Amino acid sequence: MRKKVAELAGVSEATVSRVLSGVGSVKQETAKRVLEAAERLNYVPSALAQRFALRKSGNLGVILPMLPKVNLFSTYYFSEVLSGIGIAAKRRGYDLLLLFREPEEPRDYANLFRTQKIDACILIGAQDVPSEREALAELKEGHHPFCLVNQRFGGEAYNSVDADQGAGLREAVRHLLARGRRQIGFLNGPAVYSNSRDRLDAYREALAEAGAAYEPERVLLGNYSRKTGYLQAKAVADLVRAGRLDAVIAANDRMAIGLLQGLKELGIRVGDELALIGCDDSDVVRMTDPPLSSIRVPFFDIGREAAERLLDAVANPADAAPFDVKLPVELIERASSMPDGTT
Amino acid sequence: MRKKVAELAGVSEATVSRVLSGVGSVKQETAKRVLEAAERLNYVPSALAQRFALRKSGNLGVILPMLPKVNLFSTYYFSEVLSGIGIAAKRRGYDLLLLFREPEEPRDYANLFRTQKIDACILIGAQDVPSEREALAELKEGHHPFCLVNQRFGGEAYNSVDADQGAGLREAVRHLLARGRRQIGFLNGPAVYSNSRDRLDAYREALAEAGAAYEPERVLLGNYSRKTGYLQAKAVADLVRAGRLDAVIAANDRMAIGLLQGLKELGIRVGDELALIGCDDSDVVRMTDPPLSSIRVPFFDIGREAAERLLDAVANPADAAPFDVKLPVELIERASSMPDGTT
DNA sequence: GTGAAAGCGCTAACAT
DNA sequence: ATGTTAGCGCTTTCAC
Repeated sequence: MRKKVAELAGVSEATVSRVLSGVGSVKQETAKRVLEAAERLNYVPSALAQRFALRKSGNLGVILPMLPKVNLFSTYYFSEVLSGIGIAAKRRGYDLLLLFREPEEPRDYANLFRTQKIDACILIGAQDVPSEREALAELKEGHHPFCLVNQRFGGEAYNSVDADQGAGLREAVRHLLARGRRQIGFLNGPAVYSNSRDRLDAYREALAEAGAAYEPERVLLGNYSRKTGYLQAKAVADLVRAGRLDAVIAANDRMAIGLLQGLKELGIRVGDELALIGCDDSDVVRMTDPPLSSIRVPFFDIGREAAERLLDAVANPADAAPFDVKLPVELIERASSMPDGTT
Repeated sequence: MRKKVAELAGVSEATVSRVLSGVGSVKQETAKRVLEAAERLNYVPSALAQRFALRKSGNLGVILPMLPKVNLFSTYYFSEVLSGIGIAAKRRGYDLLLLFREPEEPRDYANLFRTQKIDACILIGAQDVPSEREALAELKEGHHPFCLVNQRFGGEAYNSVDADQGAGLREAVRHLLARGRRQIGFLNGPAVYSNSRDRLDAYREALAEAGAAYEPERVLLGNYSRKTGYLQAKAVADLVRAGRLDAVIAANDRMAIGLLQGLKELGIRVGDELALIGCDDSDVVRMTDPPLSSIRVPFFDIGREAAERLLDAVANPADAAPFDVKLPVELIERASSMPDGTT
């Protein structure tokens, strides 16, 4: 095929290669002939062969847990991050290889590099557990470029792009205080996610800063699912009725919505008796009643930033310093946290 | 690397290859030595080189429109279908190559095969427009295996996996009639999606079958976005107040939710004055007030089925008959369509 | 059952 | 500026 193009254009195969890959110098006129010949024979070079010859897969891997039953992600989170990564990868000529990891599957990330399936990878939904730490350490040791999204590992300087969850939580607390709330609770997620820990720390700091009381009983625990939010409604309602709680910040929107539904059934008026704020500002918060205040996280940008930085590092390993980006978040105020909050 | 494994095992490179790829016959004992050697040297074959030699990319392409601003998909739809495809591909040893198509980008699907980036592909969100038809015709002509998801093209026997939207709509109409509703409207999406046309046909059939009146003014049009549902609230409210409408079926949940919000603002009590049913049964329908009745579509299964059938066809081109699968849907009844519907 | 060698379709020196 | 040639790391005949 390529040979026929070369013949038709009256040049060698090497020249065909040069023209089509834009590497090396060729006379304008020769290039034109080659292009025409390729056009006529409907020829395009095999990316597979190119990549093999170059010893680069041309793929950016995205590793993420199999979705069914994974509560950490709203589908919103997932779609946004992935789109951001997709855009950035595309602009840089990389293809996106999607790698689902099933729950019991070993985290053999380094193998993806050894088999040359990917040139770099982004990890979504990594957890701070020993097997994950080992897998990441192996990547690091093998000098395989990777980047974490929305997760970091204490003590390890891994590339990561995250939202500034702490700042968001502090802002939420300040907002509630400004609105006259004094007894602010926090519904958090599991500590295997660094976000959970960051938010808890910020929650305590913000309370301390304002001279407000920190009370352990006001910190509730869920697993980021709607259901666990729903299940905490009873405890929250009791505290509210006892006059010991007038606001709750939930660590994600799903739990906030579950809590909202549970409270509604228990007759607690959210937005009035109790102010409620979620995190993520996913697409569902506009659909609840009352609309849910939430901390907007730029998921699309997080994905884009992670891919851009990572691929830049791959393109230019020389001046590739490790990065640890925190993108700003923004509190979006809606009726669920306003004193005049109504339907 | 491979050479060192061969040396260590005391065999030729060809034998190493045979052992690791499981092709050809090797003595048990030899195989064991090779495996140990590979293990010791931490060697795994390059998938890139293998695929190059085999002239197969090992990738299943998934083509989908860039998400931002695409209303057709809820993120729910997207995540579910993709997960289903991912599971099936993985089981068959294929990797998933995600290919975002930007709005103005030419639909040059065939090139993905020519460049050997993919061995087969699944198209999500295809539209019935000329450029799409051309691109698909080119795939067909080149004998490139592909499968459509949730879309079909009249007159073309392309592989496709879809939900039985017509059956779902008929069931919804019957449900409403059984609940005493007599004046049923339909909020549809654009006709470039075959689903829209299928549903409209089924809507008319079901009405005719029941001897109920079909009135054009009761068919409203949106673009599958929440916003267009919201914008139709005024027209719907007017019809309801005029006693000319007591139920609406929306072609997806997003529009249903927009409509629900709009109606609420206009003081129409959904579930009572007006019964409302959406389509997709996405994760948000449990979060609205009242909860939204919806037609459940097995998106995960659709993705899985598409990938399985397609990859089976690739594995066995001999007996690969074109397929056109319709998966059953199920009406999930909630308060928005029940006579006693309340919060 | 195993080894030797050709070839997959490119890229990249090196030579001219 | 262009042609020649040697790989890239596998698979796969074809001998033995």
